[in-house]
This record gives sequence, structure tokens and C-alpha cells, in this order.
Amino acid sequence: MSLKIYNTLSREKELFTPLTPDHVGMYVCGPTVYSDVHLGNCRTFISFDIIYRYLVYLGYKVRYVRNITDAGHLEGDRDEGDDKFSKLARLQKVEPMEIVQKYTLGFRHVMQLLNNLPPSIEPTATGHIAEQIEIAKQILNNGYAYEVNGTIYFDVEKYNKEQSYGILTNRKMNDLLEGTRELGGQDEKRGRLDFALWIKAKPEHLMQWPSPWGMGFPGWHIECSAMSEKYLGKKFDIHGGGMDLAATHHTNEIAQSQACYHTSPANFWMHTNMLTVNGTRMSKSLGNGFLPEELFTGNHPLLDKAYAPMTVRFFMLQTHYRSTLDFSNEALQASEKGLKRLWDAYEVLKQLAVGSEQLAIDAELDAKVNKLVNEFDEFMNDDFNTAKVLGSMFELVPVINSIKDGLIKADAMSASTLALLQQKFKAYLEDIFGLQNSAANNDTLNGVMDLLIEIRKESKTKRDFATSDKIRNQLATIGINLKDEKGGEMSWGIN
RNA sequence: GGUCCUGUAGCCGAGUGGUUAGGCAAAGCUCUGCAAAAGCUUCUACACCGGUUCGAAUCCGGUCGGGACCUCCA
Repeated sequence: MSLKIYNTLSREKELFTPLTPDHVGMYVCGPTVYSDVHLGNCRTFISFDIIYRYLVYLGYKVRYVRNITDAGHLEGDRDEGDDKFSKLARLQKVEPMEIVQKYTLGFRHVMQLLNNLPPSIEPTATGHIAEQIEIAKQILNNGYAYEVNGTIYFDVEKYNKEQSYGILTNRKMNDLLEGTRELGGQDEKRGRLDFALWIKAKPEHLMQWPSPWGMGFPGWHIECSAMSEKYLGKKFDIHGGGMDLAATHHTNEIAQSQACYHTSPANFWMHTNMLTVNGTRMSKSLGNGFLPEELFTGNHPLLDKAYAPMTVRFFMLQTHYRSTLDFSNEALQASEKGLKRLWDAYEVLKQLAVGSEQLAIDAELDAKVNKLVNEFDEFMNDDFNTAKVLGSMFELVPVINSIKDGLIKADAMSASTLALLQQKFKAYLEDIFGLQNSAANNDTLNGVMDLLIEIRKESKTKRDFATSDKIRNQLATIGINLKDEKGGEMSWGIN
């Protein structure tokens, strides 16, 4: 039982061994809080939430750091001008920190709805200006950066003479140079690939800090180098983020760490794939993204209906994190039904008890259940293959339902097998996959439902089907499903 | 142009050189006052053309299509 993780650096699955036994340090690039997170952003954070939860399940003590970028992220593609926060703040006539506050709270709210656990530390760029200046200073001292007019640039070509700059995405320097478009307004830079560590601020700039090179603000890439080093050390286990960050942001992070500390920051680089809409990436700049709120309310022209946060989470679990996932109403609705089926079986499973005799154990069934259950860990250990785990879980659903309906005797399975099944379903559905029951847990509602069920049972006994159908149909119109179980019992659930 | 990923049944999607992934949809049957749910059964696919192999959707080469990154984006 050993965990294998696909490492972008080596482009293969590698055996995961933490630097410090039993401890894992993981850094994930968080959101830039100048606008609402869209569903594509959420995919990355859900993926890493599940990775985090699984590492904890394996018994590791995990320090999970996910930053909030609240400064230094430039608008456009030149290293001058406003950062995104200052620009928006000026447009809306508010403080940059009001922008930051608004979208940070929004982000956290969405994370909570999707049942993502909070990271161990959620540091902000503005809270680590001093650390970022220190790194820029050190890189300057080490000779891998130069100052022009109060702005500090990283000297990519010089760095590339000693280290391979494009190592993460397997790019050669010459290819990179050819592929880079000629941009205007870059007279200051020596090399086309050079990027800013620190940027000189114009006097009217709203967010600026004193530095040895005058008033300015940090470049985008340096914040992650500063915060990961501060909380996880110069070298840590896992660095993650969306695939779109690999070629630029993460490549520059590696260069910064090498130039500053002479080490690559992370052993494992993990990248989650994109969420697409009609085959094209969901992104802020394309404007084809769904906001989580639009999804949860169904208030969007492309949405047939509203989808619960757990449906969205489950939808994402059904594919591997390194595959693209295409959004569609059909796919979401399939997930909604699939999740319901799985969760209903889980509710049944929780109630199952072994027969006392234990005389009729069906060895074949017992072995099958054991095999399927043991596959959960096996599949997760193979680079977090949640899709395969769900496949095995669904294969167990008919077994669970058949026991409930008496088609399989409860004691056909050994007590230990049933206990294992119950324990693993709970661990996976709740602890690792982070799914929750969407039905309201409300004592008042439960009381009302108990009463309605009682009346319906009575009317059925009296063969007063008009009344019994009325109860069922009326409830259906408000989204509550009544099910007649075998033996006259009734259960209910909220759609 | 460069780097890389990808093309799987109506839809979404796993996947290993030889074994039905799974979900949704559809059809039939059982159960049921009816319905729903549930159970059983059916639908058996891997872009195209070559090659390697006893055997390839899975490996190799080519063709065509889709996408990502190389410029802000998870």
C-alpha cells in the first residue's frame, strides 16, 4: 500500500515519500481575489481538498497552505501599470482592500458550500511584503536579477545558463524565445522572458510599499515563493495548482527558489486539468464561466436548472483530476441522479445489521465485497483515482439494496465484511470525498413527515387511495419524494 | 511555429496488451392498488491507415479532428 503521485516534473507517477516521515507540506496556489471565483477555479480547489483529505486519511500530519493573492497581480501582459486591485479600486472608487475583502469572503463562502476543508494556513500576499522584498534582495545579491528604474527583473537567460528554466513544462530556451511575442513597452527588460520581482509604483498607485528600490509592489510570482518558504521551508513535498499555472507561474517560482535558495521548492508538482464548456476552457478572460451562485440557483441562460453544491462536487469526482472535464446540463443531471442512488444506498447501509446466526455466509459474495472495498485504497493510491473508487462503490450498491429488500440474506456476508463495508463507505463518502446529505436535517420537518406518513399508511390500509395519492403527489410538487418500501414502510427524501 | 494533452457505445466518463469499469438515458421483466424506488436482463464501444505481437482500444509510426500552454487566468 503505497501512494503514487503523478509528478509534472518527471511526467510520470512516482512513489510518494515525504521529506519528513509522517508529515506532508503542501502548497496550492489560491485565488486572485479581484473577482468571483468561477466553477473552473472550484475544480482545482475541490481536487486538492480531496488530496488533502486523503493524505490525512492515510495518517499524515498535513500542513496545507493555500494563499490568497491580494496584491501584485498585473493587469495585462506588461510589467508596468496598475495591479488588478488598484485598477478595480480606482474604477469603483473604493479602497483596494474593500475589493479584496469582498471577494475573499465570497471565495470562502463558496468553498464552504462545496464542503472544502479550510487549509491549515491561508496567507495573503499583502501580509508578506517584507518576505518578498527579502527574496528579491537575495536574488539580486546572487546575481540573477537586475534593477532598472526601481523595478527588479529576474534575468532568465542568465539563470538558464546554469539551470534549465523550462524544466517543468519541458521547454527549451530557444523555443520559448521564439514563441514569445514581441511586446511593446518592454524597453527596460534585458530579455524577453525576464519577469518582474518588484515593480516600481507610480505616485498615484493605490497599493505600494517602501523597498530598497523605492516605493513599489511585488510581482505576482514572488508571493508564492515567499509564503511557501515561510510556512513550509525551502523545500517541501507537494506544490499544486491548475495546469494553466505550470508554464509561467510555477516555472518562475522554481527559478526564484533556485536563484535564491539554490533548491527547487517542491518534490512533487501536481497540476489539475481544466474545466471546459463546449470543449473550451472556462476562464475569466473568455467570460464563459459559471459562478457557483448561478449554478446553485440555476440562474444562468445556459443552465436548465439549479444544481446542488454536492452534485457539482460529485460531478467532479467522477473524472480524474488530470483529465479535462466538460460541463453540460446532461452530465450534471446524470451526476445528480447517480449521487442520489449512491447516497440512498449509503443511508441503507448504515442501518444494516448482521443476522445473529451467521450460518449462511455466501463465500463468493463475501469475497466479492471484500475485493471491491479493498480496491478503494488501491485506486486512490494510484494517483487519486476517484473515478475508479466510485465505480467500485456503485458495484456495491446492488448488494446493499438487495440485502435491504431481502433478496440477499443479511447474514450472507460475515460480520467483519459488513463492518468493513460500512466503515469504508463512511470514510470515503464523508471523510475523503467530503460529500454531505443535502436533505434538510430539521426536527420540525421530520415531525411533519412522520405525521404525513402515518396518515398515508392509514389511508392505504383503508384502501383510500385518493388520500394516499394526494399526500404523495402534493409532496412531490414541493420536491419531497415518498417511497413505499417493501413491507409497508415508507421513506422520504428531498430532491 | 514550439511544448504537451486528447479522440472510448445516445450522453458523461475510467481503463489495463488477452478479463462486462461505472454513472445517466433507453428497452424488457419482477415487485406494486397505481407510481416511484429497488432487483434482474438487454444495449459490448474504443477517430482513420499501417506496423510490432499468438493477441492491441491499450505499444510504435503516419493521417485527420479537438484542446491546453507559450500573454492575465485554477
